[in-house]
Amino acid sequence: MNQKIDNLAKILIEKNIKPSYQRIKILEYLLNKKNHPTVDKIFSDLVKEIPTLSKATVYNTLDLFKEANLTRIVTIENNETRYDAKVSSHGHFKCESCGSIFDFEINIDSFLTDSLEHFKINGKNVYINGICPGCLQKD
Amino acid sequence: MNQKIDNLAKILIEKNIKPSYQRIKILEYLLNKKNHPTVDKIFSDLVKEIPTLSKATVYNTLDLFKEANLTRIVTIENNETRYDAKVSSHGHFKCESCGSIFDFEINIDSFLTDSLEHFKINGKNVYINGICPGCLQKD
DNA sequence: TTTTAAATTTATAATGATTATAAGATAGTT
DNA sequence: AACTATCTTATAATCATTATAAATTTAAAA
Ligand SMILES: [Mn+2]
Ligand SMILES: [Mn+2]
Ligand SMILES: [Zn+2]
Ligand SMILES: [Zn+2]
Repeated sequence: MNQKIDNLAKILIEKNIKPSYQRIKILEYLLNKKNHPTVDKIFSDLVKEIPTLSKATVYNTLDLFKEANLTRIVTIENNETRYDAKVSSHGHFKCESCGSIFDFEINIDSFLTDSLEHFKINGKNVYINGICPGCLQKD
Repeated sequence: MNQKIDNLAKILIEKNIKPSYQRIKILEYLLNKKNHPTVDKIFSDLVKEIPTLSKATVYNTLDLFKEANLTRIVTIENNETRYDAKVSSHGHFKCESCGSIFDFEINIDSFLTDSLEHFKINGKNVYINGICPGCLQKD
């Protein structure tokens, strides 16, 4: 398990981020739970383990991770910023009933039309809302 | 031009929304300017014409329009909520340099994979960021 | 090991967008 | 005109995020 922490530390060091205890814990959290947590969720979960944790540290750390491309922001609803340690290209589905967010694979280049041929594309976001299979059955 | 106002009023009446002066002006604004304005932009532009206008009215009206499917929210960055009177399915491109938002057409079903076959889909959002042709030339 | 400096974390205050609430204005009805 | 419901406005409350400065930790220097 120290091995695990060493691996997380390595990931940070490779990105020129000093592997502090808080940063390692936040990265571990994002990589383990693959929910797409808000800052509040991360904080309230981790503060149980790290009683001195400050919400500012969570904000600072996530910002650092974002700059290093270790995490990306999932733009779903424009009031709750969510974070995702899976930075490879994929889409998100949010269930309107239970609030869960699902990843789904997508050939993200296939839908690009000619209309964008003169644009330089840096990032792509696909977000779909609806009802998930579990909630559909409950009706 | 009273004809124009009558047309806007009709649109609202069809959706069971009473066509008040403020509502007509906000709808007119959204339909004419096809920018994807924030509440603040709508308010600061319209208050020149309607000095008594309140920002709360803009919020209330946009909420009403959204429920009636007259407008939709464009989720681009999760700090600025933008509104769009074009409710048909299309994607958005935001230029990181000049901030402009471009519409682009997209066959939004073409990229849906099997992984979502058991999900009920209610809405789709595609958002791309990068540099627009105009800003590319300035380099 | 002590001293020093830099980096990180924390607590707290400030900001800004959105929502909530209640009072005032408007339009339609008896 | 008086009444009623609806809409608009002004204002306060809330909540996420950002900013600031003090406290703590870490690493390097002496
Ligand atoms: Mn994801
Ligand atoms: Mn649009
Ligand atoms: Zn669900
Ligand atoms: Zn541009």
